[in-house]
Amino acid sequence: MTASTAIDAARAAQLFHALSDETRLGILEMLRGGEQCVCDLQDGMDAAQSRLSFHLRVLKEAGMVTDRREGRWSYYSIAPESLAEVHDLAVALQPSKLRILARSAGRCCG
Amino acid sequence: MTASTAIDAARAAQLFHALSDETRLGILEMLRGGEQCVCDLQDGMDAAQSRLSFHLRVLKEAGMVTDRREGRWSYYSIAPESLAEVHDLAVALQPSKLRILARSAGRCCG
DNA sequence: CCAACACATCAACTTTTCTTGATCGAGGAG
DNA sequence: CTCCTCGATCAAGAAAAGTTGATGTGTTGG
Repeated sequence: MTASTAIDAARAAQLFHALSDETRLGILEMLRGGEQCVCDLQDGMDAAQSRLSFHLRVLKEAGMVTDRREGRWSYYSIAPESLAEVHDLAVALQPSKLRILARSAGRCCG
Repeated sequence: MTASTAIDAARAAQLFHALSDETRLGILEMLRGGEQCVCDLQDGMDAAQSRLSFHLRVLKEAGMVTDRREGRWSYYSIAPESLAEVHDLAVALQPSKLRILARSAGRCCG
């Protein structure tokens, strides 16, 4: 109960924390191009393997990415629901309820 | 340049970091009800004065709140542009590229 | 002027987060 | 089987973030 007015603060904090690091934002940026194996991420960002593994874990624990094993490679991809969650939180944070409707519900642009 | 594709990672990280703490989310939640002095916040959340001051500083440095001095009280309120920024970031993060253009370029509702 | 108040700031400490290098385990290639 | 690669995990340390109590600063009231 009370879940609709008061945001689930713990979950929100977890999601925002996952997004609060440049390396992780970079990973997500790369993953927007589609599924990637760790070695590609390692190459794309200039990051040591264990460092990448660490950040991938944070993202995974926040439910922002999923991984898939294939042979000796691990492929990571974005978990879109989590980004939808972030979007919902961003909308819920807006101060004036009027403006919330204005931008998120508006299909003024067709 | 390159500002539209690659998000400004440092700024994004700063904003998300400001949102990554339950105390700060609680403060923002309270401020959604309008301007509040520190003593009200202190009362509303169960937080020591210096703790609150610390978190207010983080929020202020991220540009998410503004303060106003009146007599011996400090009143804090939300800086709506920052929340719009967060919203834009949340939109920009969505995997589907079509949605990115939807808000940040559009002044359709103006 | 002096005391009380609202709040910022500081210093010391605890906790969490991040980084790095080493090790381990699972797969595939020879 | 043996060696090599991909990547997770661990241990140790560095750095950042958060907490607490004390002190400082401006304001108001007596």
